[in-house]
Amino acid sequence: MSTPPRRYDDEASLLARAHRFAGWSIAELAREIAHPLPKDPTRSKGAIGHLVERALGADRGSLPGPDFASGIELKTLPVDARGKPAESTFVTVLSDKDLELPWASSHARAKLLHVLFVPVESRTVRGFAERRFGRAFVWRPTEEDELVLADDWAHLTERVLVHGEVRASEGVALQIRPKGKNAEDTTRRADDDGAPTRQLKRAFYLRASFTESILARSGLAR
DNA sequence: CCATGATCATTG
DNA sequence: CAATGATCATGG
Repeated sequence: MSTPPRRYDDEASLLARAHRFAGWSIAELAREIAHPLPKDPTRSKGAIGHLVERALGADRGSLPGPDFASGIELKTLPVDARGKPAESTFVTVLSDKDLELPWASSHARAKLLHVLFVPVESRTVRGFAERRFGRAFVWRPTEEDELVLADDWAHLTERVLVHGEVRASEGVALQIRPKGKNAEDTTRRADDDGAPTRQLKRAFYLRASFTESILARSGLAR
């Protein structure tokens, strides 16, 4: 058995690689690395994420954990014509285990400690292949970010524990929304009386308003 | 089934 | 027109 090659991709190296294609279009980057683009982008929602993963050398596939051995998580960030995030950012699927852990030891926090954001024009700006990349930047949560996230985490997980349900409107930076193939994509769970039941698969997302503040700060920093 | 990558499309 | 709730694709 051979061990898959593991490069140690540090922050500076990843930033340099990502900055190379700032200003490029999806089609240009895809051609550069000979990466096929989907014929129907609407049915290939993760296509840009996969393209950037390959361009930066992420090779962990769909294994759990950060994209790079260095612990850095890669996220594309769709931005509208005004430069503001057009969508929320997926963090991690909600599991029963999450409900027993504080923010500090959560899987979500582990993924958000060191993030490389790669901005890309959203579909509201121009056609799929012509959408251009922005300048990548790194985010590490500040102490204040962590306070907000920890507070949301405590609130949201308690809502799920006590009520079983939680609205997407709850949470300042984090929110819980569906995440699955469709409405039939459920997960096993114990109800209030401890009886087994099924529950729509859900996940944590970062609100666009939160990534907007992150984006604004990164702009001021350079 | 688990996880990864997200955006779509309807609603308010 | 932003936000919520729903959905799509791929790999192990």
